[in-house]
Amino acid sequence: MSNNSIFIKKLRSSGLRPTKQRIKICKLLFDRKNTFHFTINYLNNILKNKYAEKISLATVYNTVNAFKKKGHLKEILISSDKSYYDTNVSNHHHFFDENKRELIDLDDKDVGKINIKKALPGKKINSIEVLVKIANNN
Amino acid sequence: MSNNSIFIKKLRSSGLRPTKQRIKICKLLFDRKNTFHFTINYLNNILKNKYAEKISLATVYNTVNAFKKKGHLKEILISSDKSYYDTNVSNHHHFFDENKRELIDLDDKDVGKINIKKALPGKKINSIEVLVKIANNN
DNA sequence: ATACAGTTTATAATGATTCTAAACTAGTGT
DNA sequence: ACACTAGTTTAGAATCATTATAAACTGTAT
Ligand SMILES: [Mn+2]
Ligand SMILES: [Mn+2]
Ligand SMILES: [Zn+2]
Ligand SMILES: [Zn+2]
Repeated sequence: MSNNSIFIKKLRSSGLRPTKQRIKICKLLFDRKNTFHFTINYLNNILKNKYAEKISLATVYNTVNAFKKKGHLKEILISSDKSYYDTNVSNHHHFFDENKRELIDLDDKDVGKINIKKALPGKKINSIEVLVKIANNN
Repeated sequence: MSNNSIFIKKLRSSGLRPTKQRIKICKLLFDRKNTFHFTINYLNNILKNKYAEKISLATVYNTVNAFKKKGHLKEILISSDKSYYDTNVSNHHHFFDENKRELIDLDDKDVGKINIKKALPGKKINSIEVLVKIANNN
């Protein structure tokens, strides 16, 4: 595919060699219009179904951790027993649907400006994230 | 101690037998003015230092899980590798100090009103929580 | 006191994640 | 083209927070 070159550039500019495993994972994660939220296990299953040549689970972990470190993925904390990752690395907020157990992005405009009125001496704010838990009406 | 009777009532009214292990843990967790944020390991260490008779680690886990289920403790999702618990079970917000790796409560007044402008059909909002990550200046 | 469900405990099992170390590969230079 | 090296992949082992097991113990009702 011609669009591989985009991912090769992305990898190179992050100081990561464009291996065939990483390019496949890039296509799966980043070749889409909307935010993708996933767990390692979910990603690994998609890779297994999509490609004949298997990618080692260790490589999936290595790659996700490398992408996180390079700022291409973000870890989202919603469950204590499994890590969730997000292809949207911007500062943004989430709905968490407690019935479907799935994340939905919220724009800054969906939440409005958040004004933290308390400050601690010698400390600066690194990020502000809102988690809105939703569930079925009935 | 005379104030044990408060915790015995608290336990009984939750359908939990007031064992000596649970009463000790109650005193440690709930006999204080301010919110207490902790991990299992931290709680376990305090118990070890405070009391001669040891409480099994399994009992610490069992008790914290029981208190969480009964609504006396709340789990706070901060880190994917360890669970944090909070004696403040109300809907409230947090600073997370990334240097000290410690939680600090934020009042509603410290954060201001949060107005979620997006709604999903058939879904209601259960909770809104803000996590503000802070770190040392410079 | 007896009985029984609930609880504690030491220990084993689980499972997500990380580590290890050997085989493999991309990039560089010759 | 060939060789060299640092980076990468891989299967499997190790780690570690947490949960399960099952036997001993305890709170409480009768
Ligand atoms: Mn991680
Ligand atoms: Mn838990
Ligand atoms: Zn997102
Ligand atoms: Zn709190």
